[in-house]
Amino acid sequence: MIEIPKTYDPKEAERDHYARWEERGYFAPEINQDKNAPVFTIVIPPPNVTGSLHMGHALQHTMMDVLTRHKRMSGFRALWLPGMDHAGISTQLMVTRQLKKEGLSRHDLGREKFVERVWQWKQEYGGQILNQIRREGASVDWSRFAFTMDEDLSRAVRESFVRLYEDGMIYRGNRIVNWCPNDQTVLSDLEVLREPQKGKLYYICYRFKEGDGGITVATTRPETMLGDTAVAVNPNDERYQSLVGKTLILPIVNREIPVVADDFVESEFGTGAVKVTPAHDPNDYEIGQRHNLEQVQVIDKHAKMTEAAGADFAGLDRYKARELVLEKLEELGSLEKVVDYENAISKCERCKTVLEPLISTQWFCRMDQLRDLALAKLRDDRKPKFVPDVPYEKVYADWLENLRDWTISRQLWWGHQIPAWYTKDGELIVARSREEAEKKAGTNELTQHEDVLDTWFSSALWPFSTLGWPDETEDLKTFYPTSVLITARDIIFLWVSRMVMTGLKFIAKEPFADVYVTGTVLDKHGQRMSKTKMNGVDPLEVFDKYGVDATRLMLSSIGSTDTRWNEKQVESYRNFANKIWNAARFCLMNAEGAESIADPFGGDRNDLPLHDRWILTRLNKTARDVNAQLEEYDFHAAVQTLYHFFWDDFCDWYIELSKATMTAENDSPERSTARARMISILEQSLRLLHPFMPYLTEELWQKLPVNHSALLHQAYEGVEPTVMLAAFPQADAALIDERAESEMQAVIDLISRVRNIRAEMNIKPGDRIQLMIAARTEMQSVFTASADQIARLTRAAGVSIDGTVQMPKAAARAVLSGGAEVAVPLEGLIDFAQERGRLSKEKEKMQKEAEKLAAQLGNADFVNRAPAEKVAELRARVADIDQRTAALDQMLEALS
RNA sequence: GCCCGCUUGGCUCAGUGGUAGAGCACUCGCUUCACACGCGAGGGGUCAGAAGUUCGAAUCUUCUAGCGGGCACCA
Repeated sequence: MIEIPKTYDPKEAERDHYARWEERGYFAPEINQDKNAPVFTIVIPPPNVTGSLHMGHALQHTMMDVLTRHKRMSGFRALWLPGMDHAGISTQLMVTRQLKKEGLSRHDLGREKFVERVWQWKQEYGGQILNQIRREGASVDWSRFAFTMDEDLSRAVRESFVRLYEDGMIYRGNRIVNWCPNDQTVLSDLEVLREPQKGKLYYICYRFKEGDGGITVATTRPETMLGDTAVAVNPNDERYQSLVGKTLILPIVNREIPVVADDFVESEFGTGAVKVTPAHDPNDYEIGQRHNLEQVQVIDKHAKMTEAAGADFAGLDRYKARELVLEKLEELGSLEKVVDYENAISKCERCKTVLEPLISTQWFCRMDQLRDLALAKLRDDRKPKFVPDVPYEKVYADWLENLRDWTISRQLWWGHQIPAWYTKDGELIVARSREEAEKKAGTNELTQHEDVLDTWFSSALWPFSTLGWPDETEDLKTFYPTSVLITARDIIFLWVSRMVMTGLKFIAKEPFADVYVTGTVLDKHGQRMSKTKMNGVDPLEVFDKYGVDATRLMLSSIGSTDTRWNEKQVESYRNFANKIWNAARFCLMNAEGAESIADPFGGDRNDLPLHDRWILTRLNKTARDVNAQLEEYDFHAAVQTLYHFFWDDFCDWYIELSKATMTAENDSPERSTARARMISILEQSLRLLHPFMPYLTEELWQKLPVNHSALLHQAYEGVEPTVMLAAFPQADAALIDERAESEMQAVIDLISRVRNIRAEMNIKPGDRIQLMIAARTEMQSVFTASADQIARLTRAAGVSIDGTVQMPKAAARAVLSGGAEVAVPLEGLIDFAQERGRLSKEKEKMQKEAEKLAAQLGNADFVNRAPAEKVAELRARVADIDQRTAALDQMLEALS
């Protein structure tokens, strides 16, 4: 007898399996020996080299792993490709901070040394998340691990840059961009965080150069007035029409600025007149372009005032300058009023610094043609297919429609340096390498452009750069396009859409067939988890407390809807894990003799006892459903199906029904067979559960006394056995027996009704009862065959079954569906009034139901228009209820 | 401002044009030889509100309210 601990200890199971799986190469698609096997590919959304595991990762990784393990067990050549991105800004920030502690700036080191230092940092501190991914049980192929700064992927970046440049889709331009004064780099529109902020709206009067009066403008940023070069009004605004073309004197600065008319201005807002600062506001920049206005830069890259702002202001921080401007305006009597005002300000997504719009020269990627490729793919092939399609397909399409050019350069040192070189004469040469540039330029006196590319530029190539592109590798041919991308919704624009565009551009095939968008794990108040709010739940702590498998089940059940974090739910899955453990424990304690049975369910299936035919039916329906549910990414349903099958069908009923035979004291062929059957069902259940609960299932599967090798999927023949390469159960239609299911249901109902009587009549658990069952002929044989099991599960000393038995008066009785009746004689124990009450209550329920049905069937419209089979179904129900009511009436009469 | 999603028992969530489901919580009874992270038996919801389509609506349509999210150039 094999004895295992009473309680499942996840830590024990999580200790060794992963390392063994990894060492033996189980995660690599090469383990599959079937050359014709279908292929399944997922690339991981590369986590950030500076990051550590959060709940969103755990959620996505769980789903990716479930799909990958399911496909792998189903014989697919399955590849889940891991990796990491270099996170230009965040990483540079980390290392800069580290240097600061040493009293150094990156400029002290110089670019080369600084980049070396970053690699060193990465070596030491980067990629913590990789071990956390191992902890999750993620079956990623580490041999294909990719990092965006690796030479292969860097080459892909250069290649794509050059091709886009040569196709005229990358250009340099001087325009107003989002500048982060803290990170000292430009950002793309998508990296800008818009946050509402309580501020003030300042009303400032600009006086006319000639004559009295002036125009009052309203602004939230008075310090920018130092760079004003016009005041704009709406051309249709009657209040100002006559003033267009007049000249104003800018207070403090005393610059002469014109009044211009521009459609952008909303007459209703503020005073209907807008101060125009072309160098420090995107809208004003546009107005400036239209009216040919001067651009006066009064704020620099460090968000400090420039010389152009005037001697009093030069060098001041922008907020200090604001105070001083207001002070001076007050003195001049130009500040008319100040009102509280809430507006949205732009912040840096990474460091939360308020951005400064600045005019600068940057590299841009034109999006029109790329966008059209993606839109055409969506329109013609409906690719990628979003799951759920509502609302993501629309959001994706809308965004593409309104796409603006992408700022791809960054003023950083950590990242892919733009493959562009300047000659001494200032000529710009774009090439794949310095050598190629030198050849093109005819000189080796070249200086490489300083900027690097946006990290997302390399991420956009991820599904194919990781497979070897631009080379036509075997991997690329085999695994591209990938099968599905699993991601959170907040990077659909930033990442998903860009991968689609580059995939279509460079390979002419969409990078993934489907995009599954996960829900978001919220905190218990329904708020997004975030570092700043400190409301995040650490998945590693949850793993420690409840086990990885339980956490994975909980996360799987979230699916694609947002869900509040609910620790109780993880606890219930922890309990489920323990239930599985104990079912196995019971099997192992009663395993002796089982190994002698080669084919536990062999022979004519019709000869099997009812409960065996029933569990085979349930098992095969479960396999059928789970396969279908995973096929359509319905993780929640799959978890529910498995939970219900294992706990309710297998544990609560099958094991209990088999117990008598299985735990018989003496060895016998029957006992061995019953044991082997139970073990077989358990074994198949473990395979079904494995994608969700890799550790527990492996731990138990290895312990079962079965022929492990024979259970492997044929694609993995000869491999050291592991449940992760065992065949995922497929439904066998021949084993689905609807009749067995309904007959078993009748037995279950009978047992439940008797237990209900026991509870309601307060019969002590130890007291034995007698059962008298009356049923029509077909059911008599079913109950007779199950009589021992019925007796055991109702704690009955004896069961008698007949057509119409003479029921004793002193008995608690119940009517079953199908017209069967059961009586529990309770001589001397029964309270007739109580029993009458119980039966009356039952009858009332029946009557309510009968009335509802009668009303429906009495409706001619229903009978004529509803499908005939629906009408028949209702009539059958009425017949059943009538029969049961009549029986209840008889019982009540007998009691009176 | 525009667009989208959500609103189902105390809590967290499934669900579907045709008898309202689960887990947790709750009540009662159980140290029944796998499991008290358990076993058995229960109670509890007019499916946010209103109108419409339909023989029939929690499910489809429209409107309203509350909550959440995305997008947008309002100084």
